Amino acid sequence: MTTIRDVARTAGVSVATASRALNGHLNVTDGVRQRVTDAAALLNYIPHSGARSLTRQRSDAIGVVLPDLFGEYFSELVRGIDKVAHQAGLQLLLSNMHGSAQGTATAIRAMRGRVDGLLIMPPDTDPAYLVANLPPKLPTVLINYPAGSIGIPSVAIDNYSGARAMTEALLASGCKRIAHIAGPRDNRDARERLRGFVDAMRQVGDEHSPLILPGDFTEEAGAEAARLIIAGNVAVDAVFAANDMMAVGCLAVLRDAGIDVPDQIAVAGFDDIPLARHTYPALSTVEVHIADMGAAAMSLLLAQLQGDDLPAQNHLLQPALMMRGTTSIKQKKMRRPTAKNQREKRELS
Amino acid sequence: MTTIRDVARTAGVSVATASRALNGHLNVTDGVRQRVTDAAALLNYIPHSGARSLTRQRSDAIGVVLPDLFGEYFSELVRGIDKVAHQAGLQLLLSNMHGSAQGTATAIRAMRGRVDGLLIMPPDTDPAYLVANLPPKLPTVLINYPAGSIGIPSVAIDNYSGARAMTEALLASGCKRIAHIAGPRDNRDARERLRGFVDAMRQVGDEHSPLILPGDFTEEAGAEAARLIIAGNVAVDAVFAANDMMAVGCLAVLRDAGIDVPDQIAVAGFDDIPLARHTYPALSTVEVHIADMGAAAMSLLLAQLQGDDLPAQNHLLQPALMMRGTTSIKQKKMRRPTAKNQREKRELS
DNA sequence: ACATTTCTTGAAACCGGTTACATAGAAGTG
DNA sequence: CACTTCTATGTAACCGGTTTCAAGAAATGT
Repeated sequence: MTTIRDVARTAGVSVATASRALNGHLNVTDGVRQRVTDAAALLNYIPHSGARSLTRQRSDAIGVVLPDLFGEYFSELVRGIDKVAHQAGLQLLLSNMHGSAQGTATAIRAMRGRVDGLLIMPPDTDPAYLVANLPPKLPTVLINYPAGSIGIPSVAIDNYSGARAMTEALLASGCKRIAHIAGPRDNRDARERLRGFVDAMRQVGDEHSPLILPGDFTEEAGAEAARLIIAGNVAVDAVFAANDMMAVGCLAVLRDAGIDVPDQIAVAGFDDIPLARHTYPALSTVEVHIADMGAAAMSLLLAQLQGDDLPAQNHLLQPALMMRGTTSIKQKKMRRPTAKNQREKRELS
Repeated sequence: MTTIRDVARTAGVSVATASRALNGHLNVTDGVRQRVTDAAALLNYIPHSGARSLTRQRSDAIGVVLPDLFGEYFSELVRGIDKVAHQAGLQLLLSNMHGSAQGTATAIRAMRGRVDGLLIMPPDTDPAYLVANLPPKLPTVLINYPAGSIGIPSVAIDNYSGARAMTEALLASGCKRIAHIAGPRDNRDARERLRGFVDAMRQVGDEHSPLILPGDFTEEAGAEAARLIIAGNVAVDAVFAANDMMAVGCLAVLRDAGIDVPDQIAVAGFDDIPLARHTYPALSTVEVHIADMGAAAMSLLLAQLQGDDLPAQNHLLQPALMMRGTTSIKQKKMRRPTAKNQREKRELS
């Protein structure tokens, strides 16, 4: 592999001059610069980024640490991150922590010296452990973590508001007995969505305690919940699943059982996965802009890198309701462009 | 940021000893090792990977250069790559070339010194340009590129065989006039699929030239093709789309027009995206294991890294037919476990 | 007891770049 | 023409690790 010394020797100059010529410094004669660039091209010289990042105290790369690389959520998130990172000329270093807190620590350690900043979507564990393993001086933004407490800026979807808004929309469309298919108990998003649902139900002061069915975000869990409802002959006129996959599973079973959706039972999900538009009827859901969240996190990190010592804010992105065929049609498509939401969106662009 | 010299000083030893103690060399006293690890823990020492990769001539990371980061294809691919990479203790460095050949070059250059090997999914351009920009000594595997010619190992889906098999299955189920919705002309996969379709049609010696409709892999293109068929009143008893999204778009329009699928017109796609199981009727398609392809590519790269100087083979992964509701039910699910296919799969594990 | 081998440790070189400082020659000034 | 200022280039130090080599200490053999 050719080094800058090879280039310098071939061009008949010192390494210092070669370095300056290649990096476009002004204090180098045109003739010399030409010789150096020619030599570099001839030898197919590519600078060694590791060595480079050692002297300049930066690597022009940022690390992204995710709990998993599965499915569309991840894909969208990375897409949003990449869009902003690419504009800023930054490379992306991806790492999978494979769920465990232990994995998070090793993944983060592996980033030291490779990246200028960190984007972390931590698993649902002890914040103290996370902070302990964070490189002290490395700019960091947390994704989807309620981290106001631990003094690190973060970006998250407002799951609570989204779930609450959907529940209120179902109530407004005339539903009385709404069942919620919950997500995994150890999942932050799921807990927040549940909380939003419960609070909305409390609001209307239903004498019944809100009906909550267990789930784990899988299609099968949604199907199982639907079977429970049918078999138990539970009086329910709407099902609000904590994510779209469960809603899809639920919808299929209800339909197969001959239950009319939305007239007998309305169905709603959360996430607005691409599939949601293609079920029959099309699934009403809460639209979350994952890519926007990634972009927002990256923008926040960029600001930190540029030295803005911004406070450890927690940016909450507002989701929007997408009312489609599985809920009755009082309103076709209802958005909630609150002033705050609008401002948020503008900041991203 | 604390360095190994800080650790050495705190532990009262030289940097050499500190390095040895931390890297688990045997020739260091237990007492000294303890002092060093204690000091490292106390100072929250994390080694600088850049400096590390400079002396050891490796970085324990591999670069993945992709044409885009959009959607599920990418996500699945990275998942497969990560699975194998993680087992081997390797980091993943992702880069988006943003479609252009120019972008490919810069992305690849940025990898120099950061990675021990390269996984590239090149855009559909001149192979010579690609080779010219490849670091000479860096182990590389190409993904989805017919690169037997340019002396670099590669892994690809056998789009030709898959398309041919599906077309033959449609013919076998009694369809006579099959229309193909083609993908973008500048897309390799699309061209191969078209070729498979055409060859299969030639085989049966139809007097008509095979009916080919233009498309661009989008849902709307599929819908447009369906409208064309309906409006033109074309005598067609099957539509084979070059990917699932077009098949989905086509299916929706046909169904809305009151055409019975599969009895009047059968529909088939390619890819087996998750959505395919959820359309109504469920979409028959060609199942490609993207994740497996990523894993295979990574395995091939690992072999290269371990010094096996394997020949520049082109591994072809065989897809399988998934016959569902949108084709008539002569056979429910037909696999083609050829001897070659079986061997291929075993090699991956 | 002394010679020889083995083991632990430290000093210094090195990986491949960048940059502070020194220097020599060119250009500018009175 | 002698003096200063400026500019292009080279020398060497440095970034933060790893590793070779040498040396001293400890263990072993005779």
